[in-house]
Amino acid sequence: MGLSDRKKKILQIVVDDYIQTAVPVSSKQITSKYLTDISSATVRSELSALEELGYLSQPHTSAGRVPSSKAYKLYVTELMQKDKKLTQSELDYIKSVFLQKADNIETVLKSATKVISELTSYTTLAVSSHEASDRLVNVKLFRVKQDSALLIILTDTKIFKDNFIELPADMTDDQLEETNNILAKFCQGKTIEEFCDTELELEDSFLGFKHIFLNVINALKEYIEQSECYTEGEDKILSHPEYADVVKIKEFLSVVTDKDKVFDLMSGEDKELKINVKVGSEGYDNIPDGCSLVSATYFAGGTKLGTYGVIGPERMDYQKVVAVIEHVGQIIESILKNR
Amino acid sequence: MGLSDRKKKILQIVVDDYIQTAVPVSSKQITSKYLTDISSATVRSELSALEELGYLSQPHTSAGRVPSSKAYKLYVTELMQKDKKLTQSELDYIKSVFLQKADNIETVLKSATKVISELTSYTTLAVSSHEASDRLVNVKLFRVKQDSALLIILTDTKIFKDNFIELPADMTDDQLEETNNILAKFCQGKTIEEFCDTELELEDSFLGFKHIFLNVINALKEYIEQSECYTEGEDKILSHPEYADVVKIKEFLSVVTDKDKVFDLMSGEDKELKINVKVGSEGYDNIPDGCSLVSATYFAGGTKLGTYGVIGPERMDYQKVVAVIEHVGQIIESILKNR
DNA sequence: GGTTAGCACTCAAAAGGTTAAAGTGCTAAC
DNA sequence: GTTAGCACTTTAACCTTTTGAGTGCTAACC
Repeated sequence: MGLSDRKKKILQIVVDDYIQTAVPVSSKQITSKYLTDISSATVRSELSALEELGYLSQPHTSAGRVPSSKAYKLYVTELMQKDKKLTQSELDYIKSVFLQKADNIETVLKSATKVISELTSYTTLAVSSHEASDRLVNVKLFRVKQDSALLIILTDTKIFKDNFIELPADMTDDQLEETNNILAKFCQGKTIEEFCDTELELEDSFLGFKHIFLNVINALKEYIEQSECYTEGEDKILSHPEYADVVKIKEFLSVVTDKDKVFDLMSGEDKELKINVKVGSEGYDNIPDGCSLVSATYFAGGTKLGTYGVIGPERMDYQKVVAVIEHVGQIIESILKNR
Repeated sequence: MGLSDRKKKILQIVVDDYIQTAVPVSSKQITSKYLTDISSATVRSELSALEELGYLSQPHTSAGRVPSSKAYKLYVTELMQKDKKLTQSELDYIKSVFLQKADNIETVLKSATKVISELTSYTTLAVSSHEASDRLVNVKLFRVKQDSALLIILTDTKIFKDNFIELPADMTDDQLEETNNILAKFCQGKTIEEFCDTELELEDSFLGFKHIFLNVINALKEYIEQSECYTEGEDKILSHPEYADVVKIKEFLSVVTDKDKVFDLMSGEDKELKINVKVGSEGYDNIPDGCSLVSATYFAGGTKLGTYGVIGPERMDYQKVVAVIEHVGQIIESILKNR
């Protein structure tokens, strides 16, 4: 069911114009601004056909046409210009932010969220995932009080997490060091999953400390389940005319300000570095009604770092959003490679 | 300029009623619901006098009275019933949350923010402060790669922070251990401020590592400046009728979703455990127009843990908010004391 | 057969007008 | 000092009219 070239062109014009203006697009608009060589009556019959096919709709009989979800989907995959370039000042801005702040993965995630939100003018979400397949670099206990230690988990992407573990009150520093040596040997080159599955064999003299190792494993399991969640620009949605209604704002904010819901939203199946676009809420029950989500998962050296997403009205500047997310992804990857 | 008892009573009724209903209070309302023994005409003249004194105003001539900021201020300090008790289920809820999650200070802060927001139905903000007067328990470097180490800072309130420090490539493990011993000795019982001011005397053989110590001090100074910021229930504001207007919502959200602004808001001068109420935006230029902020700073063993605040419309249920904040503060303190 | 001018038709948004209800302030009497 | 009574004010709700934008259809045109 291929659309004729002219239909595609007209559909693209309608979507482009509507994304920019938020005003239903009329046949006259199209002929005066874009297609000056054909008459509005011709366009009108094409629009009517596109409506028949489900790509457009009218808010009311005497209004212009508005794209449907189906139109946005086609727009994203086929119609829109995909190699949109960011301006030099935007590129410079991105670079400057990441040069400054790249100390640890959390900072990078936070900065990325902020940068994306700033440049796109949409709410930006991110979750940092801790995967069972993350490779461990070291696991170490660090005594705090006589009977408790801080657990440090280091993975190859330098993400790490902290947790308190109880120690037997009579454990000596030497014994703790020995424990750390055993932990270091155990985790050598293993993924978290592999570490947790390892049957640990302790010397008899160490059996009394077995529960420490079990606690470490528990902490690792907990670590996998946890994920940090970052949000920026929750207020950005208000600049868009479709959110003039308090009820809609409420619906949007109740999702975006709830970390659990954000996590649900972002924990898609996307295993590729490719950009994922979900238009409209149909089929995706987590996305607020009438919203779209553009997301990407960033990797460094095979390890999943986290997922980013821009969420906004269906009438979203997909070109810009895709360009920004793509570029930030490249920058992050190059930063993490060089360290 | 003492108000007569009757004026106070009437003012209290107006504020109470308006907080509950958000509808301008009329003289008839007052006489039929609260003061059945006097006539509405009498109340009317009192209301008129209260308006003259700046405690009340009218949205328009044929409307009831609405409290002014001045009225809310008086209400908070004098008029409102202060020993409002939480219900048993509310108390149980608070207890259950904190029993479950008290692993580290960040978790406690997050839970507290959530609990307060949930129980009050207002947006809740919190910042965890790192004070120069925090007492150090230990400072330790933990090698990650040959040339970089993770810095762990432990203070007596168990808050801690992490940061990477560069090591000379040829530094041995023994030298690192020695460095840690020196750090441990140096920080013994000192506050962060004292630690940073200490003139460190190194043995000749260790002078080559002096920059490590300087970096640690820098990290500590950075640590003091940093502060985490938690927000919950940004969407709660939308339930209140005064926020039916998108412009007002925008103003509110632009403050509440901006971590820098939240920090400004919360970094008041409050050194006491007392509850601080800022009514209306006049004089406090960070608070969004027409908002009030009820905040408290929590301490544990003399160390400032962080500041909490509930922000919402001037027409806020101060009784409830104060009661919740007070109670959560007590719970946190008792938790942190028993560990 | 596609394209176009012309025109009747539809609908929403804006503007204007009317009414009803709520609440006050004032006055005169108690 | 308190109260009943009444005139006055103002908003909110409702209805009506007008205006303008945009379409769909038809008949003519190439």
